[in-house]
Amino acid sequence: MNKPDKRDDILQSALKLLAEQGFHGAPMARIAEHAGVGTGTIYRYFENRDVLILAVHRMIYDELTTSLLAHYPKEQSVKEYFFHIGNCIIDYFIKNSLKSRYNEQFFNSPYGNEMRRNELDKENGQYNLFQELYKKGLEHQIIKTVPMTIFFDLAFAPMVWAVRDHHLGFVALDKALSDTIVSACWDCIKL
Amino acid sequence: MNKPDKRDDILQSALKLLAEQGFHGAPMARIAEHAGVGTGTIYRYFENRDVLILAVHRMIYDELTTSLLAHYPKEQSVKEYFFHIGNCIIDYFIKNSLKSRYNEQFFNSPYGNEMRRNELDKENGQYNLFQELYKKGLEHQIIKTVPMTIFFDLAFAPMVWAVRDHHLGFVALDKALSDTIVSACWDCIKL
DNA sequence: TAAAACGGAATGAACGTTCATTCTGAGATA
DNA sequence: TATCTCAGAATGAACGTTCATTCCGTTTTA
Repeated sequence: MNKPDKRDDILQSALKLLAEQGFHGAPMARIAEHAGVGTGTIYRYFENRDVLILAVHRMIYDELTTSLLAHYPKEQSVKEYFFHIGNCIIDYFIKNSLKSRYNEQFFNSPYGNEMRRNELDKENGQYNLFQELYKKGLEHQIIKTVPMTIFFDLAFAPMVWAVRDHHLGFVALDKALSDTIVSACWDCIKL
Repeated sequence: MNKPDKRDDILQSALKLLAEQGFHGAPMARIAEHAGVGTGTIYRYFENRDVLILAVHRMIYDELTTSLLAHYPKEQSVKEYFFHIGNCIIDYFIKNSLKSRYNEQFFNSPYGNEMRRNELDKENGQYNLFQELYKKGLEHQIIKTVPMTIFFDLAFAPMVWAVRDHHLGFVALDKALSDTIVSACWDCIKL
């Protein structure tokens, strides 16, 4: 029995319960129980609740980034990049329902807002696929001239909402419909 | 001092505090204090917390509907209808920051999900501007053939996200940019 | 004056976090 | 090998706080 196992058990349980019950519906005690550890054990791996919540988000972010970079097209048009990213995101969140629900909650909470604010503030130099897409699109005069934030809203908001509707059972998002959505979003941002 | 006044004071205070502090950050006692009434008094007007939260949403919904119906264009093209609705929504939520924040929280909570589910279930016969837009668009073969839910996602998700970004200070949404967004959303849904 | 409205203290349930104690297994000892 | 030692991992009962709701004495209304 080594460290990483338990840490990961806790992370997975937190993901599941927080996604299903909401950030305010899953007490630490229940997360611990589901992970098969004592309540106090959580605090050996995560300083407090906030840190745990951020850690789950970090896990999802890293996984999605990995998924985006696998098969990332090289030396293609901006349009190709966008279609790759769009399809990848929809595919990933359709397949990972819990992570999708978790992300929604995260970005509609003070945690998510603070994170976005920090990212804007510190002009983070870290390589970012999304910012790259925006810059290239503007540079090549392929996309509409709007602030970066608005570009992301136009490009990705419908996808995120559609995935949510899929998981809530309001619509069945198959490959054909996904393609239609990504294509429609392209119509939205292209010049 | 008559009934309606106090009921409305409570409603306004709930709107403000719930929007600013989140659904889990504004205790009944604080709402009461802000409204200038005793804690117990809230329970004379609203059966419990859930009922209060739903009542605030209902107030916003009614107000927005009124705003949409004022100056509603008659006998115009689907495109005109869409631009009217889009501009109206952005305008309303830019001007009513608290109501905008409240609505986001509401629709990203079990309250909002349950409400949408109910609306779909009971095929509600009540006259609905949005459903009308969708039906007319399909009928006249002006918009893309997608399920109604997806239509709304494509048409309105970017607007809602953009307004949120405006209120979070990530972008300044002036008239010109609003027009650009509504126009881009039209590109997204039109055939 | 009887009834309704009101205020805010009281109640009890739920929660995040702590910490004194128990458990475990890898070395040390003989 | 059999036994002992002990660091630190794990535990969960207990604590202090917060909150929705209730209760009841007081004030207003008609």
